[in-house]
Amino acid sequence: MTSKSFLGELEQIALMAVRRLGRNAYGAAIRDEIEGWTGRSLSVSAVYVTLMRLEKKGHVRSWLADPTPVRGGKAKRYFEILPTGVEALQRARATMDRIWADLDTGTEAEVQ
Amino acid sequence: MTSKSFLGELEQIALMAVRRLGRNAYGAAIRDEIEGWTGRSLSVSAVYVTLMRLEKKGHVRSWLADPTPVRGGKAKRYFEILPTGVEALQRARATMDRIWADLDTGTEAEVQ
DNA sequence: CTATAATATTTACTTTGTAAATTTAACTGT
DNA sequence: ACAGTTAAATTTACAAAGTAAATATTATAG
Repeated sequence: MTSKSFLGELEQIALMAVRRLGRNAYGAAIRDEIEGWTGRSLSVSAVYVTLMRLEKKGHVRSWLADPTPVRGGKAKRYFEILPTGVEALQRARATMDRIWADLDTGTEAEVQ
Repeated sequence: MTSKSFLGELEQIALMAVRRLGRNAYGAAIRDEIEGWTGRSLSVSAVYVTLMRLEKKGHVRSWLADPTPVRGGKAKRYFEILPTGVEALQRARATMDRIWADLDTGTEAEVQ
């Protein structure tokens, strides 16, 4: 599609994790959140690439914080979901809800 | 991936359409169902490729019916969702429901 | 029998998902 | 002080999923 407004699966879940984590949304935390939610194991880089792509599309923004004085205290990159991202998420949810509602009424074969 | 049990987005929706359409699930009908549900326009071939891949994974089966005596009455290929497909669908739904429920309780920032 | 319709199928390409390898910046222990 | 260890980001390369265009097949309609 020339201009797609739908989210991929990981895109959607990553967006949800960023939203859920609020001011604590950085790579490893996001990864852990997703693993906890879905049971699927995931590398941090997968999260990164996904989020960077989402940033290009305007669904999130990110910034580099200062290095922290703890072991391995490299600067963390934090992510924040933007209004467009929230909307995309809500659209996806609404669509799925509608479909499931439709499905719950039974198959067409049963209906006719 | 070595062994993925998650469904892509279109895979999921196509599976739902097959289920919804019951004994009437063939290419064009599935495409129309998806377009109606999501508002996204889609070529039939996209549906096909997706469903064929799903068939390889054991989520659906398909068969070619007899040609019908109507204009353009080429043999239709019908699809049917298999138990594995139903399960995958239910897993996907359950996961999303859990995540949404979690999100609805507020962000971590708000919580703490 | 040529045009038109409805469908399936193949092919090729784009976007999304994913891990492995690499780099950076701090602490810890000696 | 400096070698090792830890936590993180970033790059790179490739696999899987999404998608349309082109092609083929089978039938009716003029």
